[in-house]
Amino acid sequence: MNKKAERGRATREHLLEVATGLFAEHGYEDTSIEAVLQETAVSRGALYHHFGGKEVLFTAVLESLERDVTEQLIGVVERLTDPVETLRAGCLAWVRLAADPVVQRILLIDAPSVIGWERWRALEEKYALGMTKEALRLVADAGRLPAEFVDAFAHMLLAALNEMALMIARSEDSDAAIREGVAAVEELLHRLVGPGPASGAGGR
Amino acid sequence: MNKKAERGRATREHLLEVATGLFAEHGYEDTSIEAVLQETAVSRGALYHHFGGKEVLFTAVLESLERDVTEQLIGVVERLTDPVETLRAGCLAWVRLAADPVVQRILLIDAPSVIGWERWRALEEKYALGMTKEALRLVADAGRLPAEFVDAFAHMLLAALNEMALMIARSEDSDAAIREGVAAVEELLHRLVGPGPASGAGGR
DNA sequence: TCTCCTTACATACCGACTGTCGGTTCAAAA
DNA sequence: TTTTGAACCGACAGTCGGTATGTAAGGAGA
Repeated sequence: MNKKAERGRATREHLLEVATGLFAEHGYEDTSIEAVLQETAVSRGALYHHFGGKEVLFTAVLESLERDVTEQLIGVVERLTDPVETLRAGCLAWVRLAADPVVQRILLIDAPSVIGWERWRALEEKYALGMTKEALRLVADAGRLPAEFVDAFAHMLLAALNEMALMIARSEDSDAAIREGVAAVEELLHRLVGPGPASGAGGR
Repeated sequence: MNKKAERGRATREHLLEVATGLFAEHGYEDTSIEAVLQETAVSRGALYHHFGGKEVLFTAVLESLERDVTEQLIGVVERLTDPVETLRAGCLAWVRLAADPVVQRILLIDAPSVIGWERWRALEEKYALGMTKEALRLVADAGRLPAEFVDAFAHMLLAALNEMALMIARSEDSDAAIREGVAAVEELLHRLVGPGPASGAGGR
């Protein structure tokens, strides 16, 4: 079982890749399985062999995206030690990653309505939301936030960041938008959890 | 032109009512025009006479919902004078209104993916987002927030409130969830724009 | 009152799409 | 060599959104 298994894996990944592109470009509703079949030159039977249906295919695309993004975020954050600085860096990195139209359309716009808000939330818990909670927990341990607010603040903060990413991506002058967006996020964080590392006045 | 016009208006409103219920219960995708026709006992031709198609019907439902909600919000806020207090009251009222599953599914979850984020944003600008901006503008005039952050903060704040509403509605113990949610929103506002009316220490 | 136009509604039908099902192929295990 | 089962194939059924064409009836003008 190697040649066949390998072939199967390749088909599966090819489907995922193409589907990601189509879902990102046209949205879930306006992307037909037919189009995926045509662009991949894979047969109907093959697709339904690997993925139980359109929604399952979308979910697979979604999870693969989440994994990619999380990997990159970990790379940004892993060497930082100060909780507030970690939070700041993570938030800014996330806003930049979420500016990608693929991430936006699939992960932020379509996902909640396609797989349902609850399942989307459960997925996010494993990725971006989970990281935000961890970061805020450390900030709370540092005395910057009462522990009972960690959960709710993580949700609200992440929602705010997602919204900023959508705003930035939609603006016409993207350079200015990024500058203003980053400034707004930094101001928000400053007001939420105070200035950066205890030492520097740094912040804004 | 009275009997006919009245009959048409009635058909239209009946369609809107039933469609609102079905969209809220099953979501846009899993609500078929067929089902709307069956439940209203209206003919295909009649529906397509009043609404250009499924998406147009959804948009009409959406706009009617937005108007309802905005009307209620105005009622809460109109007699208040202090900017921070107005913001606080408006935010809390919105969170409570947005706890309605109909509002959630149609307005918060499905709308962006069905009519597109841009158009959804433009609609919100006329309603909730517009009100938030106005409130924050006044807060800025009172010296609690630099004017350049009004726009971005309005977006982020509204997104955070929406998320809280979704969280609250999904929790099992809704009494506790509302208490915790409201507390979190109040803490958030306190950190964003400071304590309430200059006079009282009031706040939290 | 008769005619004509417009609005509201009715129905048959089309094309597109999703998902199913009975097959076939072929690498690898037995 | 035989058997097995994963990977794949493609015809088909059923549903759905949307259209085309037709009809009934209220109201305006002669």
